[in-house]
Amino acid sequence: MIRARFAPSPTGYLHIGSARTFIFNWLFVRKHEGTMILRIDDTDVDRNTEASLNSIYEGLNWLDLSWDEFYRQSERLDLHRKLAYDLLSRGLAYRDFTPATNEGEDRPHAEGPWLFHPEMRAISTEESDRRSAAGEPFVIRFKVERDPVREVAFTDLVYGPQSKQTADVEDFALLRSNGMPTYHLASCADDIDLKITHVVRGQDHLSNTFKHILLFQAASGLQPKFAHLPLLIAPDGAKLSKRKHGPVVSVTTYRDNGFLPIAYINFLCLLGWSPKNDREQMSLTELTSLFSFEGVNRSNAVVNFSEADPIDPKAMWLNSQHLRTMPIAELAPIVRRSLEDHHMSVPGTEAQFEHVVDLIRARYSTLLDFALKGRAYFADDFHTDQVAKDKLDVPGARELMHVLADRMEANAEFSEASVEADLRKLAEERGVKPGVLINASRAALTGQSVGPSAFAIFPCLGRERVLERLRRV
RNA sequence: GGCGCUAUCGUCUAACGGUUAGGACAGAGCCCUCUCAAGGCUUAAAUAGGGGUUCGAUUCCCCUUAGCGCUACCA
Repeated sequence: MIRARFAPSPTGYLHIGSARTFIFNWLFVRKHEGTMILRIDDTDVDRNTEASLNSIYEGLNWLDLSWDEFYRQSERLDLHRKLAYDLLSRGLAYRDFTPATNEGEDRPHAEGPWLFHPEMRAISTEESDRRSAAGEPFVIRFKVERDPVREVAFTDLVYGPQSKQTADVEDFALLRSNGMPTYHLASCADDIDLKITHVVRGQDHLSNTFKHILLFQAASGLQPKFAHLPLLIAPDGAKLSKRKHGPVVSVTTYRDNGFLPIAYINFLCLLGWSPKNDREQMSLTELTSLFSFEGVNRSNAVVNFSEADPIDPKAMWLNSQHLRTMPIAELAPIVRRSLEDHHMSVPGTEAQFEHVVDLIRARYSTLLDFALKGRAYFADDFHTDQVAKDKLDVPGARELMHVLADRMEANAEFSEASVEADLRKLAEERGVKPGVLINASRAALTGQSVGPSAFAIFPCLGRERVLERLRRV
């Protein structure tokens, strides 16, 4: 039984890279009918914020992917501490009484890596206990095997065989002097306790994995499988940060720009993963069945945004693809909600609404377009743009609109075909090109010079609105 | 500095060691057409550099270069 977890730490908004990590975990778990666990890694009390936690929920809720179990590390501190002290008593860890360095900046790297404080590693158990009892602050470090050194190895599901000498691993901290576990300790202790079978996370943890394996081996002898994901980076090659790259790195930016969750998920999946059959647009079901770690790439992927356009063009394309192909019954409620967010109520029956959405969706690329570009289809107070005005300013056009209104009033069928027949007949009678009437009526009905087939707009809006709009020009 | 990872069109990517190096987005052009989209067609665009191994390297190995990650009592 597969058990995987997504373990964000609430120190910022939900990052686009974190979202992808969550999605890959989710796809893997759902494909194998395993258990998806959401675990909040909140052991860094100084940096955790409630706002950040809310932002994570906000993003995950929008994605609309479920999880089966939920934990917060801050509620499991005893478990973490127990492991640290267990290792201490077994001689696999030791107290380090070296005072914390202020900023951590000034460590000289020129002479090679820092591995441990030799004098601290050498302290006897008795002295260690005595100084601890005397109230001297300390950090508990893992005692990495040094004599002899050995090779730590594992096979990553994405990156393949990995190995490192213990001589290159520093004595990492387990428990801070304030009694809080470090990430490494809390993460491994919980992975063991929660019986995690697969750790799927960002590649920035690839080299940390050796430490974790050391911990797993010391603590339980059991260890999960690992799958590391390539990182998402900015066009300038730097890692995505809010400070440097702005709101594009936040999941909610896409939501607020009118993205469909499935389109965003689809886009993220294509960053660093490929089904290898040229498929691009996929439903959640397809993504789930197609997903595998073999398809995951090993190099970092660039999210292609610019200052002028914060949205990756591929994401935009995917969004418009999903918009125009997803079942209309599925899309309609989403559009309705979006319109309501813009304070527009939708009159008419559900069937009429779906009809309108279906007519215009093919030329829209985001949900926002329905409320903005599509306003005339849902409200009577719409703006008429200049090019549309020009179409109505064609000599005779306005008067023809009034005549057309009379014809429409008499058109019993009021279907796309009958409207077209009437309109072409009128054009012929008056000796004008049909285009004049077509363009003018689109302008009158929607305030825009561009849009769907003019004939289709008539039945879509309904006779009442059509007559009113034709007559008021 | 040490350790680790990575390197195909502008971007995302495909290619049992044998292909005219494929697809998609974005770009250019054409067709379709009542407009705008969509759709169809065409076009431009890549194997970081150098050595090996091999009859034959995008693919395997080494070096260089570049980028990224870790090197915190952050995660």
